[in-house]
Amino acid sequence: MREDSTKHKIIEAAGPIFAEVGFENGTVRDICRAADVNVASIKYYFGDKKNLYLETVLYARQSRADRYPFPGWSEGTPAEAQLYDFVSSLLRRLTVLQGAPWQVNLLMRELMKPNEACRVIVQEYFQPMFRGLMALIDQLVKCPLKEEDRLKIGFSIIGQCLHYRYGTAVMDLMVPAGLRDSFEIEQLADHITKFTMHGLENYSEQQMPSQGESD
Amino acid sequence: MREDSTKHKIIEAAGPIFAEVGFENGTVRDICRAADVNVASIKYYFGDKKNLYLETVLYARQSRADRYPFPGWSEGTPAEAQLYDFVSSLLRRLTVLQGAPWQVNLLMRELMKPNEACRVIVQEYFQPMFRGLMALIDQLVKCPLKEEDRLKIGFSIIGQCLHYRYGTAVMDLMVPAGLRDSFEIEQLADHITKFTMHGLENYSEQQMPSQGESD
DNA sequence: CATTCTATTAAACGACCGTTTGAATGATAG
DNA sequence: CTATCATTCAAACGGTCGTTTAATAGAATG
Repeated sequence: MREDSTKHKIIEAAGPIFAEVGFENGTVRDICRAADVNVASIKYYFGDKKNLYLETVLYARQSRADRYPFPGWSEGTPAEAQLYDFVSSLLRRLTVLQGAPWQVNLLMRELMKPNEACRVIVQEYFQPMFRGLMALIDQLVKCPLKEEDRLKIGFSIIGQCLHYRYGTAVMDLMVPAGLRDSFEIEQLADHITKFTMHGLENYSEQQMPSQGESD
Repeated sequence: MREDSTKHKIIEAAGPIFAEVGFENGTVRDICRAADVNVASIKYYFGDKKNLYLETVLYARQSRADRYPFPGWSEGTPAEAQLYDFVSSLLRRLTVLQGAPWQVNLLMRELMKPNEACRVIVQEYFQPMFRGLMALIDQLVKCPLKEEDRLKIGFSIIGQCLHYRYGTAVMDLMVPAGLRDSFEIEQLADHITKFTMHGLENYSEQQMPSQGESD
C-alpha cells in the first residue's frame, strides 16, 4: 500500500482515533477530517465503518510485529538474562510509563473487549509470545512442569507486566511524585525478574505436595 | 433511598448498561426503557446524563464496599494465611472466571479510563485496600523495606490477580478446555500465594546489592 | 475525439442521540 | 372544593451519526 494513497491516509488517521475513543465513539467524520478526505471515501475503500475498524486493527498488529520481531537469544545466554530481556522488552513494547503509540492502545483495547479481530490477534501475536515465555520457564525451573502450572507461572509474569499498563491511571495516583524515578522500565524489569526468579526457585519442590490433602 | 423509588430504579437500570457499554454508548432511552420510566425522569432526578453516570459509579462503589468489608484477621494469624486470604478475596471480589456483577465491571471501567469519579474511587476504595496489603508485606519480609520496593511488590501481587480479570477473553483462548478445572479461584489463589511467598523470601538479602553495579 | 473507468466531491437521507417542553396526574394541605 | 406541590408523560427540538446519492473531474483506453 503506497504511503500517500487515500486508503493509507485513512487508516493512519483512523488508528489514533479508534485507539483513543474506541470503535463506537470514533466518528467517520472525525477520521475523514483528520485524513483530509471526503466522508464517502469510507464506503468507497472499506465498504463501511466496521470494516475500516477491522482493517485498522490488523494494520496495527502488523506494524507492531514488524517493529518488534521477537528477540532470539544466543545458545549460551543464561535463562535469567533471557527472562530479564523478555520482561523488559514486554514492558517496552507496552511502552509502560510513556504515552503508548496508537497501535498499542488499539490492540490492548481489542484484547480487553474482543471484537472480531481479537481471535486473529491472539493467535498470531499473543500465542507465539506466550509460547516463547513458557519455553523459557521450562529452562528456569529444575524439573518438568505440569501444563497448568506452566500456564499459571506465565500468567503471573505477564500479569505483573501488564498491570503497569492497565493500571497506569491508578498508579499515577498511587506512587508519590518523589518516587517516580524508581519506576523506570529498567528498574521495573529488574524487580519483576528478581521477584519471578525467587518465585520459581522452590517451585519444583512444591510440585507434588502430600497427595490427598483432604480426608 | 427507597428500593422502589424511581431514582433507585434508574440507577439499578443504568448500572449494568454503563458497565456493559460505557458512558457514551449507554443511551438514556435504553436506561429508561430498562427502568420502565419516562426519559424526562433523567433530567428531573439527575439533571443530565453525566450526573446520572457519576451517581451510578458512586452507588456501585458503595454497594461493593458494603458487601465486602475488608477482613480483619485475628492477632495470631500467620502472615502467609493472611496473604492467601487477601489474594483469594481479591480474586473473589473481582469474581474472576465468572461473569462479574455490573458494579465490578463499572468500577474496573472507571479505573482504566478515569472520568471524574475515578479519584474518589481510588482514594476511598483502592488506597485503603492497598495500604492493608503493604502492611501485610511488611510482615512477610524480614527487614524493613524501602517505600518503592513495598509498592513494587504490592503491584506484583495485585497485577497477578487483576490479570485474571483484564485478560479473561485472552485466557479463554489460551487455557485448553481440559485444564479449566485447574483454574478455580482456590487454585489460583494458592499459586499466587506460593509464587509471592517465594518471591519475597530472599528479598531482604537483595535490598542492598553490591553498590556500584557497572564496570 | 469519444468512451470508459477510477477517484473525489457536496449534499442529502433517515435514524438516533441528549435534552426540553408543557400538559396531565395524583396526593396533600388549607 | 380549591390550591399547591411533586411527579410522570407524550411529543418535539436541534444536533450528530453512518450511509448514500448523483454529479464531477481526470486519466486510461479505443
